[in-house]
Amino acid sequence: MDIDSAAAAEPACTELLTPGAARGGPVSHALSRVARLHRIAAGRLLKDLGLYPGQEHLMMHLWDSGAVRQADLIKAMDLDPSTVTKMLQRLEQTGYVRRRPDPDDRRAVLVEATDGSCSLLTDVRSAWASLEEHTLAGLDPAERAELARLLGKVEGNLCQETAGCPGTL
Amino acid sequence: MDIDSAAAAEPACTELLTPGAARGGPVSHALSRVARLHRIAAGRLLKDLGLYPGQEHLMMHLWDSGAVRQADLIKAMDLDPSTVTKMLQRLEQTGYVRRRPDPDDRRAVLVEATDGSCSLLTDVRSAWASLEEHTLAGLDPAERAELARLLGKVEGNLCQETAGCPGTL
DNA sequence: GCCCATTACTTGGCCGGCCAAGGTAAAGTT
DNA sequence: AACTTTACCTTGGCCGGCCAAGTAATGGGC
Repeated sequence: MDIDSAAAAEPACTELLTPGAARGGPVSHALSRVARLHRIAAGRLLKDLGLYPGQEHLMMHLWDSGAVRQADLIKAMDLDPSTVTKMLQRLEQTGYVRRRPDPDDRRAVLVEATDGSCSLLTDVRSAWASLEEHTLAGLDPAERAELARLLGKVEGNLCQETAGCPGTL
Repeated sequence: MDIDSAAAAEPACTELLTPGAARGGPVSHALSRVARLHRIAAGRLLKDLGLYPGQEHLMMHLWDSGAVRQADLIKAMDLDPSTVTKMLQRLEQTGYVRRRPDPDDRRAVLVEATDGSCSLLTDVRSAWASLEEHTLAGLDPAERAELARLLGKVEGNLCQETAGCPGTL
């Protein structure tokens, strides 16, 4: 076997491994995978609306709150300021969002959904409803509630020490 | 009130909203938030090791499997090929990964963890263990199992029609 | 042997997300 | 009033992730 010459290519730390065992916490793994799949699913539903996953969160918040100071938006969504800035720049360019300086505070910016964006509202809502249903298919109400409850607890855990959790509002 | 002149700045679609109601499925929302927090928590633990969140998945797989064809790696992780290419380029540059052409197939590339990366193994594993514990703090074993089970079901749901699920292997 | 479909990977572009650093304006101190 | 701190936002850089398009090699049909 001349492939034997490639013996130097062995895993190298196989000896250190109990077989098949770098894999860490099962829930963490599952969470990552599920989150990614969920995001992809959201993306598929959203792309027809001209939105990218993540933007719908922001829009929902704007539809709910009307004109808001950008700082409040950032706090409410608990995102990095720079992230929000860029998202808003793109959403503004596509015409779903309008920004104007806050007359009362020349540092601040007021953000609001444009009239044009309102046509999206229904679609986004139904997309999310469909996503929710797709996600939870085959789970009975009790299981759904339990999942929501457990996710809530986990969120609480991860929020602690991570600082700046929106729930702290 | 001169702010009245800004009346045109109203939410614009408030009328269309049952109050406070663009918000979609509660589980989907929770899932997004939890996933983000989880990723951030992972990032904090990983940055000390010189890894970015996501890379540890790849490394774990490599540690488990030894030298692998990149195509298999892609299939196993169920990621976009281009994503894996870039991650590998970065990991190669930081010295955690080695790539060489597959002698049996000149299109293919064999990937493996370097010896140097082996020192990470322990740390990554403990980081994930700690992450898992942090994530699940306050959940008793039954709840943990239930969460894992429910996430599994959800993953199954989201996999269907999304094609190319690793579980299908 | 030739041609075409398939497979394997790369490149470039874009988005969400983070951090770090910068600039401007408001608020607090002295 | 002048100075310092704090708040608000932007810019630039980087990473994971996706898609679309492109190159190169393999393999199947004829």
